[in-house]
Amino acid sequence: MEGAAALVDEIGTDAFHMRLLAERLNTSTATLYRHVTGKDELMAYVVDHVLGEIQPLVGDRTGAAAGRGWRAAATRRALQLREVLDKHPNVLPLLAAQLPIGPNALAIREETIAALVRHGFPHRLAARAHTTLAQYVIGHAIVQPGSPRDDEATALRDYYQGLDAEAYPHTVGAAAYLSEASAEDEFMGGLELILDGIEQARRR
Amino acid sequence: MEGAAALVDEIGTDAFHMRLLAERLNTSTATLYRHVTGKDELMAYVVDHVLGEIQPLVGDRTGAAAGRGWRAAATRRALQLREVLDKHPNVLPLLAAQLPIGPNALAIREETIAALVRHGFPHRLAARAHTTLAQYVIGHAIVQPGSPRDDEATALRDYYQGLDAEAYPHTVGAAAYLSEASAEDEFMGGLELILDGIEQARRR
DNA sequence: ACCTGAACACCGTTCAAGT
DNA sequence: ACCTGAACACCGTTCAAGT
Repeated sequence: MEGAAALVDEIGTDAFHMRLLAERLNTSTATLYRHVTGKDELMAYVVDHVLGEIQPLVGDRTGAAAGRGWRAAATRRALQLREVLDKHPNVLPLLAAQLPIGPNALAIREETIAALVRHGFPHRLAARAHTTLAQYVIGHAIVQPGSPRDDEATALRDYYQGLDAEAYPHTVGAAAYLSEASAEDEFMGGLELILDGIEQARRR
Repeated sequence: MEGAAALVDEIGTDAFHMRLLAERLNTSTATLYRHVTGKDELMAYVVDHVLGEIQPLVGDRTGAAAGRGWRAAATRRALQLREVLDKHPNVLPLLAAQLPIGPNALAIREETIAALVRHGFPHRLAARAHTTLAQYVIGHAIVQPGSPRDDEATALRDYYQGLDAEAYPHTVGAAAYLSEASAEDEFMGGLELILDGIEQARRR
């Protein structure tokens, strides 16, 4: 039932419940349980359904021979995931709670690792890089939720800046940069940071 | 109420409920609501209580002058957080769902940023490094849960290895290394990777 | 003032009864 | 075979009534 994904998008995981979904689909809760084993399975499906929006890396002709194209591929993957999370912020809690292992999640993982291996990565580093990048994007989405006009991000900054500057001088000092830098800059900066680390590991 | 933290440790966030806590404390649920506003506040307290176990970086005399001691301090912080999560695996879902902003979380953040600034980091990079490292440790704990003898980690590897090797050749191929490398090696490898990235950013 | 047993509202899941 | 209204079990929260 992809009606579940739409409902989660609309009202979030907390407000979501089976009666509401049944009502939305013009059926009863008991009928839902004939299609899925329970709410957990439904949420796992929602996660995988959202991940299914990520497009394959088909256009990846950015110099596999040059040995640096992996960076473009990894960046593309990270941006794709970020875009999906930005489009479906309400699935974030589901993604953070556990590792997605649905068919779409597996296909993405497989394709990303394959791309890195094609660029000369050993399997082990390729798998690690994929996991680390995914964790970064998800983690970043949690810390800096929503779009630039989102209230939560500014609320967090205000919270940090409202702290006692004597008790937390550096936290307050760093908070000023949170307002200065756009969320996009912050994200790309951290991403480059991780890619640099992968680059070094690859050379060994 | 730190009885809540003990109860979450024992039975996990899903099994935890107010009646159980009330029973444990030989009181009624209504009385609980005289001390906290609700379950959410209680869970936020549990998170901060657990973070309170992290020791200050007092022994950080690893060459602030050399300009490379930041790496030891950052590694220590990451290992401290990892140790706490390993000791309290049941609080993981709470930590992943939202950014902790309790007093202990703030104190740790402040101290870490301060240490990096002392080692020459600009505020902005110091804050970003702290956040990235914390995200990595939490993300890694979700992917590789529990201790080496934990069932979940091996179950995940078995799941990956049991996949159709033709449909997911690289995922299955990489899974073999999951069994080979200990969880500790995997963690340290990814951590070094991120620290290398921070190192490069610092030089600019 | 402080506490509590009992209730209220709600939600995941199941079942006896319909068609 | 497939569906459903109603119930069951449970949990967060509140309240009228005790002391």
